[in-house]
Amino acid sequence: MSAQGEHLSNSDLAKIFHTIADLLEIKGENIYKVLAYRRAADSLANLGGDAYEVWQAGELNQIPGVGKAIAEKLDELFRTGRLGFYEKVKTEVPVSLVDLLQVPDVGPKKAALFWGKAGVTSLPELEAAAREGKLRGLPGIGEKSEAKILAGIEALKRRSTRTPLGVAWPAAQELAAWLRNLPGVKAAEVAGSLRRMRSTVGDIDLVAAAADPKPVMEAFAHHSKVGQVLASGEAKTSVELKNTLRVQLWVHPPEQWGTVLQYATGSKEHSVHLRELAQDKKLSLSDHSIIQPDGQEVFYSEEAEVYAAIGLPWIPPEMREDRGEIQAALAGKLPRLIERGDLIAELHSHSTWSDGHSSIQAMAEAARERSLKVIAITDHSVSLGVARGLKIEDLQRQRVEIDAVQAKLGDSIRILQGTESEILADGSLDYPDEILAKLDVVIASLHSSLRQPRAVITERLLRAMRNPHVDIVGHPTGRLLPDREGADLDMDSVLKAAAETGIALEINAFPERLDLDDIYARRAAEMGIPLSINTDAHQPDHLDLVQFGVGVARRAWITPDQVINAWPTKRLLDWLKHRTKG
DNA sequence: GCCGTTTTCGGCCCGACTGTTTTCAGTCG
Repeated sequence: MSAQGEHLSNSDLAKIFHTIADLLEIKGENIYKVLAYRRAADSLANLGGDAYEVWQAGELNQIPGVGKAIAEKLDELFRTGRLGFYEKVKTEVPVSLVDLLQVPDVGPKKAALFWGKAGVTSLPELEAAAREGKLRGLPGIGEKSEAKILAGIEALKRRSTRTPLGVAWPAAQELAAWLRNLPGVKAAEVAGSLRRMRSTVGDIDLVAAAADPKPVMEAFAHHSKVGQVLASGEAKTSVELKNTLRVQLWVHPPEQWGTVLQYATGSKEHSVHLRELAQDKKLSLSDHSIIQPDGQEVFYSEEAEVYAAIGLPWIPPEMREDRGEIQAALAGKLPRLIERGDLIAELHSHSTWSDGHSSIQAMAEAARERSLKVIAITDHSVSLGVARGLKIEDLQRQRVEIDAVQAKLGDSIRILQGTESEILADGSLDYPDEILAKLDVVIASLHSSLRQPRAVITERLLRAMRNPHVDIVGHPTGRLLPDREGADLDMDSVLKAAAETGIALEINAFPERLDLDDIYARRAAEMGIPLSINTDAHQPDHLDLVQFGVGVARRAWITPDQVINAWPTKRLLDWLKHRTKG
């Protein structure tokens, strides 16, 4: 495949089918038809390979949730770039109505109501109608609903995007720790998409176990960080923090811990699938129990017991996306996912030689404290002026310092000299080959001109990958969460090149990056491409960010053998040496 | 619209919470 293909991407297609689903739902179409479009959209978004190639191979019906009708629509999209059905639906329901669904407590029924009875076709029109008091009086809408909608629109404006994992994680852990200290609380955990380690989250989900839930939820509602309480019932409290993050807390008695933790962890798709399986066994699974065929209600204090009751082994949270994990569990083929403790090396770190904040010795000691056996200092190369990239003579002086620190620290940790070399505009690297050959680790990264056209930037990266001295491609797409998309790379070509050259692709653990993402990482691993989980640390405590990279890898079903930093030291060093020689 | 070691037609998860209601619809996860 060439890099020129300007065809529709998986995410373009997913957006189209998601919009179709929303429009049909507002229109009042059969809910299962709506769900079918939504399932197909999710399936396309989660596809590791390019749907375009699946189409070319005539295998669209292999994609889960794609049957005859949706396959025909994909065919039309790929052939003509348009979809008649989509255009027809848009003439029936204004596409701007879809924005209304983002407002909390506004779903398809209310969107249809506001459209039909108040002439609202967009979010600004909804806001105007609410301000003018035109919504109250509509069937089922009173003053409270109207005020809630206005507040919801305001909240949307304040919070334009999803919250990055790196922001939500510490906030959630702090709240969980606070809950654990409340009287009567036996356990408290972070659940939801955070526990599944999604790279961005919409809200924070917390679960607590207490014999008497009420005082726990009372206390939580009055936590100093809570801005307003959105809902509070017997089992669940939902709040918005002063910083606009939304938090939901479930509190159940300890004997129900297993079911509630499972339920609150999701994903919704995973839970739906699980309940279908339960139903096959005439079991009814809810957030607090399983009702047996004879009507008896059984509680489960451990998550593993819930899965066992449905005939499954416990499934790691990061896998719970209904991407085949339930089938794998049924077949007894769940992978042994990588864990932080498997990693023996950090292969991407910076020191004060470029834009890091700590000395080489401090970084090496920090790595040693975290039980690592190897750390590579990979400071920036000369062209990245803003990061004080190293000139060739700097590299030679840096080698002297590394040797000195190595002598001081002895065998306790191995310090490698590397570089994070710029990939220049023409795809060449920043140092001549004879210099690269002397370095222990060469990471090639894109930092500049990320907005080049697809064909140009893809070829630029491919050229760098063909340099035999390159060991690892750093943060391959260059995305920055939550808002800056990565380069418009033809990832199929990139993955194929990696498979051919044997180069490793990085899973950059820095929370703003998490790049490769879980979808591409899984695809890469399936293609036999070696992966490398690195923190890109600029100071010692950044080494702990590795947990987020491990989270991505676990979401990608990755095992220790597929990650070069989890290999035994000798195997890793041999691999690096072999690559350097080309 | 999709899907099938009980099915190619008839299913397709379940309960909490809110606001508007006098028994329920809509939304959410």
